Amino acid sequence: MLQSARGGVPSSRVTPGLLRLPAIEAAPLLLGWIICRKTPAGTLKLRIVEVEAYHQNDPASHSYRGETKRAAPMFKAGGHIYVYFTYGMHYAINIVTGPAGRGEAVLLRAAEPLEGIEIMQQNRGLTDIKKLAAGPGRLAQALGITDTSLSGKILNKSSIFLEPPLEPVDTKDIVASPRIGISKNPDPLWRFYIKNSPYISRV
DNA sequence: CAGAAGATCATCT
DNA sequence: GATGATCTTCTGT
Repeated sequence: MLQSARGGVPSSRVTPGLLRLPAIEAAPLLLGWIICRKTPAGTLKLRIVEVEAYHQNDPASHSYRGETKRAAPMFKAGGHIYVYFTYGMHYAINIVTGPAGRGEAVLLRAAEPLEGIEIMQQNRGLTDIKKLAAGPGRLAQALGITDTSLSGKILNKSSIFLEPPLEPVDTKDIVASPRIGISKNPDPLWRFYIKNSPYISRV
């Protein structure tokens, strides 16, 4: 692809190599990375503090039943975005990982607001910074996601993209916990979060 | 085409 | 801890 089609930004600069890994491996590595979005009102940035890895081998995953219309973006190559709408009112943002066809993605569950906080407060209708993005639906709302038009798009500096951690996350501060599901699933879904982060909902 | 469930959240007791 | 909100997506008939 021509660089001009990406605003002069090489693909390697907008799609981190870790997104070629399976979701279970990419998920904990995404902690500390910064999710960024450019909006007409300004640029929004948040540090990822909680994620969940989805793959084809658990019935709770949208990719479990194959490539449906909604979940099709999950089967694209790592670095694509998967946005879905649920409960009649909430959006959630995923980063697709792995090679095309795997059906894996990492759900962004919570993040620490860093930049564009006033805009996020307006998007959320509240001021408490700890609650701006403490949950998948809240994070999407803070970022101004009001539809699924980003679903299937690739990470891009002009819309939504990732930046590397400002400082590395200490491995000892990462907690992993399996998602409750069908018993004896040898390959469950895993949630990863930064221990003691105040930007994670305790519910 | 009907029915059910949903990768959630705000609010109330 | 319990409940209502609100509507898309998928499944089975």
